[in-house]
Amino acid sequence: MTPARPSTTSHGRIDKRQAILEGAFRVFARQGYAQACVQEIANEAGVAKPTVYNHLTDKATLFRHALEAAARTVLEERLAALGPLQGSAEGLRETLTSVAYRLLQLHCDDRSCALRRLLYSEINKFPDSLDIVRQYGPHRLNEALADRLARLMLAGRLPTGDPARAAEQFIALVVGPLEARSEMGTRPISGSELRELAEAAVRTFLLAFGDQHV
Amino acid sequence: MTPARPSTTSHGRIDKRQAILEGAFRVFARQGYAQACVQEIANEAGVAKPTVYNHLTDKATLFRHALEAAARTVLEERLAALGPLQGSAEGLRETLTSVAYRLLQLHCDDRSCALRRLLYSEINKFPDSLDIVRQYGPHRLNEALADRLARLMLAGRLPTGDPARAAEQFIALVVGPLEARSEMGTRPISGSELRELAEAAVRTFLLAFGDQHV
DNA sequence: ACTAGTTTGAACCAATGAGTTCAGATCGGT
DNA sequence: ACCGATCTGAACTCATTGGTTCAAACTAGT
Repeated sequence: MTPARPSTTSHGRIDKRQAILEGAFRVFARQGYAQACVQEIANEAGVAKPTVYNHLTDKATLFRHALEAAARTVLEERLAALGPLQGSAEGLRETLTSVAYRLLQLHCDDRSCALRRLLYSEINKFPDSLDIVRQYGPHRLNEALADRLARLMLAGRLPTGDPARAAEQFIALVVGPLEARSEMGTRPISGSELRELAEAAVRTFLLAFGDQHV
Repeated sequence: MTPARPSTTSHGRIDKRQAILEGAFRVFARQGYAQACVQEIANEAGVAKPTVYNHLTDKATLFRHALEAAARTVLEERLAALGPLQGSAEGLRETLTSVAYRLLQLHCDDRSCALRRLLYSEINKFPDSLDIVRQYGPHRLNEALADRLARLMLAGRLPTGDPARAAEQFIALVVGPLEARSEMGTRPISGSELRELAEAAVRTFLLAFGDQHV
């Protein structure tokens, strides 16, 4: 589980770089880019200020790398959430519902909310954050889900159709209502409410894309 | 069309206050709260710095008021977009599609994107922006649309069901896919792509909520 | 033309924070 | 125990910026 770019030399205690990136993300998440001061990031990471500048030259590059690391793990979690669609022996509705529920959980997660906020807010000041979005953004989740749906269609468990479109609308049905209800991610949503949202999303998805109508 | 709170006295050229709020919103939209400096806002509004402080005491209250004004007009536009659902004599599918298309257009609008970004980014630093979200947020659009759908159900043009849920999922189907495709509002979406998104959204909405299945 | 309120420009103050410097502490490997 | 590299803490520089002050200019109504 080595980090993408190891510490400048092979030794130097437990990799400070990782601690810095994580602390930076937490502080940026709380304060936003401009409001976050490097000293506070250093404190949060349990490190001195020059050490921060030693590992990451700029505040800007610090931001970029912290963002990228967070985006990667968030995407990985979301992709993992699609797992049950792999070898789904049980009922399709149940599998879809559990996947939807897991996606909703992840969408509510602090890390995920903070990342979304940061990307939204600083995308103007950091045009190259767009690369992060393109590499680890929702687009990737769409594709992965489309793959799964295509397999289901081929296996005859779902009527044939455009899997990309189905994936796109499935995700929209799942997270769209949450976005509106959670008031910018500030209102905590109970587990039972999430469950109910997931079931509702799967219900209309299957009404439109499933073969059990009539 | 008098502003919510008129200038401190009845005279004083054309209301500077309005110009300040609009300029402030433009600058905040470009730079974010912390990065925006009051001098630049003053320049953008064609006004001297002390005048800004004369009308709006703080940078913070300046921000709040600029945000609230923008949120109000954005919500009004969106509510107006539901107009065609009022006395829809023509085909339901066509009406829904045109409404969806209009909503997508508005969602792509610069003002709308900037407002979303600002709310997302500064909601932590300005907890009372939540009042703005609650008063002028997506929740209001949901309610208005639920009203229209309820009328359509009563008129027998749509099968009876939960209008709130239908409204929630309709909006999710419309704007959700856009959100993913537009890469945080940075990629411009062509009119034909919007049209196609609107038609797809209405198609699955009617498959799930309409009475023409079978 | 006079007056009262508003706007302007510019200078000013104080605070904040990015980024650097440096001498001394600390640690890993030998 | 020693060495070379890293980490630390504190102080420092310098630019930015929020907010204020003030005298001069302007504007409207009488």
